[in-house]
Amino acid sequence: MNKIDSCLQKAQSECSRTGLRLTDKRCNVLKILLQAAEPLSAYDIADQFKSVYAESLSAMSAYRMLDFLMQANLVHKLETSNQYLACSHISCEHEHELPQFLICDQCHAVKEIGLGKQLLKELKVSIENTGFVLSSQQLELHGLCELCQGKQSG
Amino acid sequence: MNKIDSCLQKAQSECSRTGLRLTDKRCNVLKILLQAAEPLSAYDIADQFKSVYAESLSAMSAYRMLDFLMQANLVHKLETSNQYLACSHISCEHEHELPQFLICDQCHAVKEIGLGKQLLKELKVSIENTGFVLSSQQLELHGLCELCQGKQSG
DNA sequence: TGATATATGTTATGTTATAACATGTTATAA
DNA sequence: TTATAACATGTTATAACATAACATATATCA
Repeated sequence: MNKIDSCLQKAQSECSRTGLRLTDKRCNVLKILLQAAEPLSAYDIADQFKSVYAESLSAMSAYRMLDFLMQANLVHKLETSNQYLACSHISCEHEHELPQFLICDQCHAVKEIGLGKQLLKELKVSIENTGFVLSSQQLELHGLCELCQGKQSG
Repeated sequence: MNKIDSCLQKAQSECSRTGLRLTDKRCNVLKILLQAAEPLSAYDIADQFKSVYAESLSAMSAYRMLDFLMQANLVHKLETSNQYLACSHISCEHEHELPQFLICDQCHAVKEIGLGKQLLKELKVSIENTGFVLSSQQLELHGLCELCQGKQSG
């Protein structure tokens, strides 16, 4: 089974387990994100949905489906670019940690990474020393990916 | 001299030194941000400008002035909330480092902090090990400030 | 089956941001 | 001094992102 199908299957079983309804439309939205090379906006998703499935989907509905998929931890939103992408750890067995993203400002590729636990812990401690309590430590870091660095210097 | 005036003076002198034109309108936009308790959207700024200075300012102009102020390192944009705030280190003498923000999701207060150099260095190294080069490490971290934690538990 | 909850459709509108072109202002140098 | 170039601001339109409110359809379960 390919990667996308195994993600969809895992998503389906996780949703069943937790009592969430991964309907056909929601599943197709997830599929679009799994197949996408780049993060997509809600309007992009609605457009792709229409062309791929020959079925209408309003942007309003796309937002609702994205909300659902985010609640189910299947999709993340990039707050710095107002775009959405499938979690890259859907088919992993391990517990999901808080996500960190490296976003290439040239080719718009996004890499979901896992910083070391030690580093995240230090970060958290350092912040909590100021009296602040983090609700999320999703980090979005912008720069250039390896490929685009090569292109620039070339 | 109060804090705001000293910031404005410093801003003016820095701009002169670097050949940037801090016009009256730009300066008044900065003043609005310095006086604001919270970060403001571009449209908020245009509205406040009109009511405070009894002079029109279109949102378009507000965006342009914000762009200028950001280039001059006087203002930061919070990408996670599409809002703008004055740099809290305008009147400092030391070199400005890349900013990190703690954003309270309840009262919307924002604290511009400086994480330890060591920690930032580790973060940078950790990221560069993946082949990625950071263009900015402005961090925006959401959670609850000390005050709002108290309110919630109370 | 009927009641309820959930999901989706639909329309309208609010919010954030940029494009394109006109006009005003400042700096420079012929 | 005035032509001109560069920069700043005004103005209108429109694009892009997001939510409100209410209607209809579908699923779940007593």
